Amino acid sequence: MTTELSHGEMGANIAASLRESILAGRYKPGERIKPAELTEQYRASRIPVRDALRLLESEGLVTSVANTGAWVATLSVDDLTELYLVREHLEPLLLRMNVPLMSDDNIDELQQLADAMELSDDVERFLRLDREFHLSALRHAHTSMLSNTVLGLWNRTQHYRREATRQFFTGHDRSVHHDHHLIVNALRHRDEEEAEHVLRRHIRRSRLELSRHPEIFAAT
Amino acid sequence: MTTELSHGEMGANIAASLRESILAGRYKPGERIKPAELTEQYRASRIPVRDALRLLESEGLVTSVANTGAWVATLSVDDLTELYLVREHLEPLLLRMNVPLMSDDNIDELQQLADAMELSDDVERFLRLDREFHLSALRHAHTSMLSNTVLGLWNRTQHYRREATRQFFTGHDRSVHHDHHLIVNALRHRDEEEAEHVLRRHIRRSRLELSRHPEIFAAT
DNA sequence: TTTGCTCTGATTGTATGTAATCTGCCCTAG
DNA sequence: CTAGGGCAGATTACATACAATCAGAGCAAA
Repeated sequence: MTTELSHGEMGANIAASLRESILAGRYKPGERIKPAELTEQYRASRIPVRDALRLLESEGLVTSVANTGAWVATLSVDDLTELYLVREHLEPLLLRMNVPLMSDDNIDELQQLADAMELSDDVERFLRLDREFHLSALRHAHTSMLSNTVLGLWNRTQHYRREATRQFFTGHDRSVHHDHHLIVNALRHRDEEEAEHVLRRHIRRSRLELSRHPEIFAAT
Repeated sequence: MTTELSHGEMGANIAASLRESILAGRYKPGERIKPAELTEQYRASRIPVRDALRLLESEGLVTSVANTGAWVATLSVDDLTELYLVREHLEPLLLRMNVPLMSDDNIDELQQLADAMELSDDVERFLRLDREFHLSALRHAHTSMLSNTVLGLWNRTQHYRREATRQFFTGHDRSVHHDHHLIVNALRHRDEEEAEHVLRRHIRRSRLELSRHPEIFAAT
């Protein structure tokens, strides 16, 4: 569905579309992005496409080299664990700030997401629910910069989370779901301390798990 | 001094120069940036200038509105305290990662910076030394993302740190220097825990101080 | 006097053309 | 057969031209 666009947001729209494609996995890390394809796909000139690529580059989703080209960004093991380390220190803080701002209905929705996740046996569905669970618990505080930073961390690590989920989905690790329910319970009791703590350990566990499994990067 | 530039870094160079001007205070928050001036100043066309502005926008130093113009970014009290809150959680972590990588010479240099800062009675000199002290304690770990994030936090808050220093420089608050020496001592003993903790409290005190003095924003 | 509209000048977004740079292949020398 | 240099093709950075949008001045009506 193409909506009417006003002058000046064509670059942003191309970026949004490309971002969505990258996050959905239709573009994979290391894959080359050809501006020519985008210009004809969006019926735009090279300049909005260029703007879009530079925007995504600033978000860390694209890497470009002068006079050479642009690729979907790749992460090394060290990069990935570094991003998780930052997440581990920022996201629990943001969650804490959200606790007093969430309604009971918001918490009910989180509960439903956690339940649905537990029953899900499809990787993509699990990923979507997991992302929705975490991000919707963070969007109530109007902290533009902290929120954007955390969102960026999620986006940059999205592909590797997908890969890890694919490889370990069969392993019946219940701790993830356990954490989610612990978080929901903490939210119900408005226990900021507990929510922050559980989320920090939750992310920390993911980080250690990832650093223990470098084979996730084999697909590169 | 103009060095020979290769094709493809003109935008980055304009951005670097503009960034330096903003950090030095030659551009003030809210001040309009006129692309026409930059094009003739750098003998470049509008496109590299545009690239530079978009790059600085992604760093949070510039705010631009479509079809309207670009200004040096301004921060509200809430924005500023939010940035300090993030700094408070990331910078001590980064410092900790640096501790085992610093040489005795590095620590000596920090000691000299702390001493010089204590004797300095000029605002600009103090600012330069303070920035140098903190950033040079962080540049040993090759953590591209975390380092860049922290550097960005310093840059975005630079002007308000200058303003706060101007207004409170006479107040003989020794705690800042005390913290710096505590940090140097912790580094000498390779006490990561202590270094991290002192820096966290150091930033936290600055944050609370700023939130208590909204008059810093009067000059806007 | 104040409020609202219109129009104009200025400024930016977009399109196209030109020049510089890089990658990969091919050829040659060892 | 291998390694190094150079050439060609492709791709991007930069310059210029044009179209769309916005802000403010000026005027008219209440």
